[in-house]
Amino acid sequence: MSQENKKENFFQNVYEVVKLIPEGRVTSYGAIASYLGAKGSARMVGWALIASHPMTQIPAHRVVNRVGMLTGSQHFDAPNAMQERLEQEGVQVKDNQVVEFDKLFWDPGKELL
DNA sequence: CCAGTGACGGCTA
DNA sequence: TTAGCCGCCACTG
Repeated sequence: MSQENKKENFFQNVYEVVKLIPEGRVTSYGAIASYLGAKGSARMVGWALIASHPMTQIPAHRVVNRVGMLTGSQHFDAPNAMQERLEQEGVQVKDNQVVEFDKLFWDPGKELL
């Protein structure tokens, strides 16, 4: 098994988890990273989401940082696409920040376990 | 090959 | 409590 293959596996893992996020719910990069065993490497999760751009099936808009801030909104087609999408699903967003993030937080290592 | 950057997170002052 | 620094890992210049 080459290391390149392992990297691909990690990316696929991220996509699988993100696709499992229920509507109206959100999670953080660190939570996904920890669930995948890449604890501490939340940046890799973010990089995987960037690579998920061509994959519109991936609800990357449901993934935010640990404070619930839509830091990745700038990477979408439009700077407000992420916020619009979240509000469309019932997630209230204020100033690029998820409202009641603590209640809407979805932990893969807890819900999927 | 070396240095800088980035959809982050945790620790220390 | 709030603000700032360092650490992870991969990619670009």
